[in-house]
Amino acid sequence: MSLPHALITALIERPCSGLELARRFDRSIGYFWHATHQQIYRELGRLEAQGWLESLPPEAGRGRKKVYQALPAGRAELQRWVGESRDQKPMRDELMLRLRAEALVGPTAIVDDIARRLQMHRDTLALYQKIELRDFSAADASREQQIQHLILNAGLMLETMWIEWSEKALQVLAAPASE
Amino acid sequence: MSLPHALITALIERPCSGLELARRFDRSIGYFWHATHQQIYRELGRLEAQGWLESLPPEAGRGRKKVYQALPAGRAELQRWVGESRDQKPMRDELMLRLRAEALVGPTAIVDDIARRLQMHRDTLALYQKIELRDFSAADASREQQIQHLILNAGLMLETMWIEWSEKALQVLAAPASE
DNA sequence: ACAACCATGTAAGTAGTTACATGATTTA
DNA sequence: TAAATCATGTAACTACTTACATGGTTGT
Repeated sequence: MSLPHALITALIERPCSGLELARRFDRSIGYFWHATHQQIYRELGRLEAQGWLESLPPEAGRGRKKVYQALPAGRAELQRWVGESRDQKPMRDELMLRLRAEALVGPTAIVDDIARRLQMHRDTLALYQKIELRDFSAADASREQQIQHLILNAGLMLETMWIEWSEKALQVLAAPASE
Repeated sequence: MSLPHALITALIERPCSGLELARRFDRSIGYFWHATHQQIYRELGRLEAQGWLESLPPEAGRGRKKVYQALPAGRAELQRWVGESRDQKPMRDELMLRLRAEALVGPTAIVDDIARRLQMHRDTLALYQKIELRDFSAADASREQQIQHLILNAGLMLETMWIEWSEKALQVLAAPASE
């Protein structure tokens, strides 16, 4: 149950509407927890019903912008949740599955996918580096900033790792089979 | 829809029963695609109904071991699936969410979780290194082996990266706040 | 008044999780 | 013969995805 808490976090950082949240999830928060607008709207409804959020304005139906903000109860719940320790969910990477299958029934055009993925990782890395330069150049950072920098660093390191791996993979798959 | 294809792959590599599959998913394949025995049994039923697998033996009910093997149709479907290119699913990492929340409502005992996670990554890395030494020492590897080595390498690099990150995170979180 | 876009939602389906039930085989 | 373990499954639930529907606002 991470999405509700991701939403409360986002709304404490800055109150906004569902669609704006969806957009913010395509950036910062979404780099580590993706969500679609359908999920977000549904969850916002639940969270409001539970008394963890409130929607400020015009009380109207469809098509009317509703800005949400976190309530003290939501903040308390977030605090409880952060303190709780949980095992990490096992990762799932479809490309690795496909590679393993390719080893059996290949060769196929999977190199193209890896090349495409390499390009995506390069783009993402460039984006993260831009963000780092923009937001985390100051030497005297607050605890909050240091933690956010840490999160960005995980992203930087992950992308770098995948770039390195993809380049290696392309080498191996391009080489003539020695068998 | 990755689980069915992960199962077909595993059964081409070596026919076996549902429970054995569940155990194999705690090792090799499971490192990149986790599945519980409930999921596996359900999926095996579907795949058999579809004509992609067959169960060999004793036609009996509950409690009787059923060994599955892939049929040509299953192999063909796997080939089709491997050739299909798909975007990768966005990643989800709860710890990063919790960190971001911690920056707002903390400090909490999240360092303990990171320390625990660091230990797990170290253990996993050690395991992967053992596997590499055992299975991939030979210089003259077949294409299949090279690809499997590539997959293991992703695991090795990933664990190394997370160890490095966790160590850095512990430093940052242990340091006195400068704000 | 109509197109484009902003914004909120519904519905149906798939995948994954958690808890429990039941039969068969081994072994103390 | 009772306990432990191997093995297959059911049921209920939660989370996520995909496709579509509807209302509101702004610009031409």
